[in-house]
Amino acid sequence: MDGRTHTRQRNRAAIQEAALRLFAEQGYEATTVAQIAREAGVSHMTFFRCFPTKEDVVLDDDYDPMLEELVRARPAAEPPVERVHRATMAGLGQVYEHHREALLGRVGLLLSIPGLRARIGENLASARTAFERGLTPEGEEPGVETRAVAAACASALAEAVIAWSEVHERAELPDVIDRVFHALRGLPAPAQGSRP
Amino acid sequence: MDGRTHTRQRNRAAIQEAALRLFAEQGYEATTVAQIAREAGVSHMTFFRCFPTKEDVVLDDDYDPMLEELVRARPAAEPPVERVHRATMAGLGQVYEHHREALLGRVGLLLSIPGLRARIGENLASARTAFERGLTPEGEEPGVETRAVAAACASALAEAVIAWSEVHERAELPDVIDRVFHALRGLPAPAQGSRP
DNA sequence: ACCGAAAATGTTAGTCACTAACATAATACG
DNA sequence: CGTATTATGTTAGTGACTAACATTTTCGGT
Repeated sequence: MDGRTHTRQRNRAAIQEAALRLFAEQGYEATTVAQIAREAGVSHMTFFRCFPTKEDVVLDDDYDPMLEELVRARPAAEPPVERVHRATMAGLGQVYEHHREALLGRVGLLLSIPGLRARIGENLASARTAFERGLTPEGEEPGVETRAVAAACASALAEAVIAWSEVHERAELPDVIDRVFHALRGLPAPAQGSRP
Repeated sequence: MDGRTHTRQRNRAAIQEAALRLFAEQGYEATTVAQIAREAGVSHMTFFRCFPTKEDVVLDDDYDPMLEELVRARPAAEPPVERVHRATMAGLGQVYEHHREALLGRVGLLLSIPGLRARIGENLASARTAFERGLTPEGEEPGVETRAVAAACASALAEAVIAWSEVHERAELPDVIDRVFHALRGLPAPAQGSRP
């Protein structure tokens, strides 16, 4: 293991931990980068070397690499939105049970900060890219249609997550996502809780 | 006519004109808000009272109010994506001939500025809202499905506009939009130049 | 046409995210 | 163990954006 990148990872983690704690304690706007850096025991320059902007401390996840493969695994004969729909449902089952609370917390923080709320779509740019690559045969460039479908599905997914976070006591995320994709595809809504 | 709001409109226009000219001359980052305000003959405070952020000088259009009505005019029995698709095609025909060059210039500026490129989706938040309202029966609140479809269509539309701006010598925007929406709906691609 | 009220604009001074330049400390590698 | 490399700190700056208050402009009523 490289000692340099190791220390860098430690700094990253320390900064993110301090930042999220301070955001929770006193709010996002009221927390300055300098304060985060001080709490994390680094200078504010190190902060910016780890996170290009203050917002990026929150916008940071990556379940995404998996999505690309799941989309690609669907038969190419399916309509693209259906491929993304089924791939998303499949991938979600694998992580939802274990990460439900963490996901809820992160989304809640995002929604509570106007400046970040606007960037949720951008956050899903990674999902967008995953969909795009999964829909594109290997070795080819994605066409306009593929890019548009990927972007549209990522937006729809983001909307589903937002909606779920607002009603997470009455609905489960997989159900919401299922309903959203059904609507996108012009299909009737599925029965509630009809998933296995 | 109210003289106060009238002057305000004049300021807005003067600021936007000066800003776009300076951006074209010396680039976006190299142009300061103070400079724009000076050129427009106002103080920088007036700038911020007209445009909440520097980016909003560029992110500002408003063909959008029309879209809502066009969507609402489509029969509610149609699948929502189709309603948005046909409404967009109808609305575009009304303005594309006259505003083609202006649109191209604006989009080109957006794409040339990384900070703005990330906010294109957000710019289409206005289109999103228009779609959402048009899809929602009057007096009701939009459901998750409606919000997601509206967001997805706005993203797809943005992607179409971006793609068109990159190949505007070989393709017309209405054709690109048509292809994108066909792909979203899982339909085969329409014939090129098949519109009237 | 004039006057007080209300709203828009200007002035000033400040905060804070973010960057560039250079100094210094930590680490790898011969 | 010494030297090149890389991470980190320090300092000083820019520029977007805001708050508080002074000033001018515009409006409705007389």
